[in-house]
Amino acid sequence: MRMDIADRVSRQSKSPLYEQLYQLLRSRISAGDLKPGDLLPSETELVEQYQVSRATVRQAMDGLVSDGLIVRRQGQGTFVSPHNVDQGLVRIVSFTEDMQGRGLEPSTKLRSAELIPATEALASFLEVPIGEPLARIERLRLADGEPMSVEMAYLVHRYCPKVLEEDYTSQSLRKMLEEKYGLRISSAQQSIRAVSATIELANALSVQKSAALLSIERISYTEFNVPIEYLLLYHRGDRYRLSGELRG
Amino acid sequence: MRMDIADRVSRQSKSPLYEQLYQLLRSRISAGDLKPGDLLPSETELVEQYQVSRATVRQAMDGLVSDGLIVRRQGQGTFVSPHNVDQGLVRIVSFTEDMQGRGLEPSTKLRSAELIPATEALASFLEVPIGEPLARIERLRLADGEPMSVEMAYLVHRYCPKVLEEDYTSQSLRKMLEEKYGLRISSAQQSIRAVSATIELANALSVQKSAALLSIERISYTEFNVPIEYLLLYHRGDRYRLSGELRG
DNA sequence: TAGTGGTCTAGACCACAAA
DNA sequence: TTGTGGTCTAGACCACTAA
Repeated sequence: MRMDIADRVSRQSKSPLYEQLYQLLRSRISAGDLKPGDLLPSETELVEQYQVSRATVRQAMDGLVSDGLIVRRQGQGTFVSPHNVDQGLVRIVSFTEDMQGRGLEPSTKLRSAELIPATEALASFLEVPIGEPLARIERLRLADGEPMSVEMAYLVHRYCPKVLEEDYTSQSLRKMLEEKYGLRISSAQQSIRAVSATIELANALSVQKSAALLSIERISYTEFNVPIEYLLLYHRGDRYRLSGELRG
Repeated sequence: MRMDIADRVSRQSKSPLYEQLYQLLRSRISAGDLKPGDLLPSETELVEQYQVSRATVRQAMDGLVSDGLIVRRQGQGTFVSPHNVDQGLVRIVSFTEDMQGRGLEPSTKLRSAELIPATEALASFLEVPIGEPLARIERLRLADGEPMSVEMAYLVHRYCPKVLEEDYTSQSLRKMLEEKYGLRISSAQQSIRAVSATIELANALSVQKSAALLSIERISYTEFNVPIEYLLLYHRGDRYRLSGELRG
């Protein structure tokens, strides 16, 4: 599982030291090198190991704490969070990842993929002129063979000109954007609400008309805060739930 | 609106300087002294004004940033967020705070307050024996006079024996638990889904039967990880949305 | 160019938990 | 008592924005 993660930080890199250290520790946790409940090296040890100041170590760990991945205990040390933190409310999680975390087998059916001109609303979300060509990809997501969600993605076509020729059913859209076009999604703004299923959505999801759906609207941004995707998700209310931990 | 908020920090206080400064700035924002879009004093100015180091100022502001209350812009300054950014997905936010953040006027109607024995499910959530007496408080929450949410709180009665004699319409339940019983909620586990309104909920919320509602189930814990409250929230799908930022 | 936030350092002392 | 994280300081230099 461990990839080519160098176990050091570089002062020549364009990304800050604390960010490098954050990513490094994050990798060690997600790779299983550090397991839930494990004690992390102490701050002093990390200072020595990576040759950075304690403030930098703490800044890196702050990120992991706010991700819920680690907890600090004064006098004891810093530990990998004991429970598998459900991160759907804090991190961008792929459908595949999400379903696997729930112990379900994900699959995908393509419903449509086409080029459309940006409406006023879409243009405003994606910060492009009205009429700008957008790739619209609509997919049905299934879990254990049963419909779970309908997903509509709107991408700025100019940034990923051959996106409509790709295969969306077997590979992650996000991974494809990163590998083929160098578009890395680094943050997103989302809004969650409950809506009643339209007839079309009800049919697609195999539920009754007006069944309650959990609707998520999401705008994803690159590291330079350029919006590249507008996503509309409709999850079956009877099957899907979002969980997370709150701070006091 | 400004209460007795001293505009200074004290080194004698038991709470840390950054926490005092955080609360102080938070109050100035929620009191409307600092309005959405306003420029905050620069970090250097705050250093001079409160006689603390820049790191302490930044630590205080870090909290406000992660609350979504302020945004930093390099080269420009730090601004109060354009009030859109609710952060109900990461922090426990009171209904009052929540509505005020949306520019709505909150009010509350008590629907019932009674003592009931814990069912099996409730006992498991609250980690008490089946049959343990629980205080059940059901309230209707309104925004600008219009129904917004129905809230059912189940409290372990043993921890707060006179809770049913209190006034829940004008004061915060959380604040009351803290002040009268020393019960401070420090974390919570919540789960969000979409449901159809039952006839009773539809009547209470002035919506049609089967209207989509955003349902939140939440177990709140003290700093010692003792569950003290099980909360069931039903928000009107047409009026309520949860927003937040995700990391990539 | 002046002022802002972004990053980083090398200390210091404290509170807390475990041995 | 030792080692942990929690708080705080007084600097430094950089990157960015606007005038």
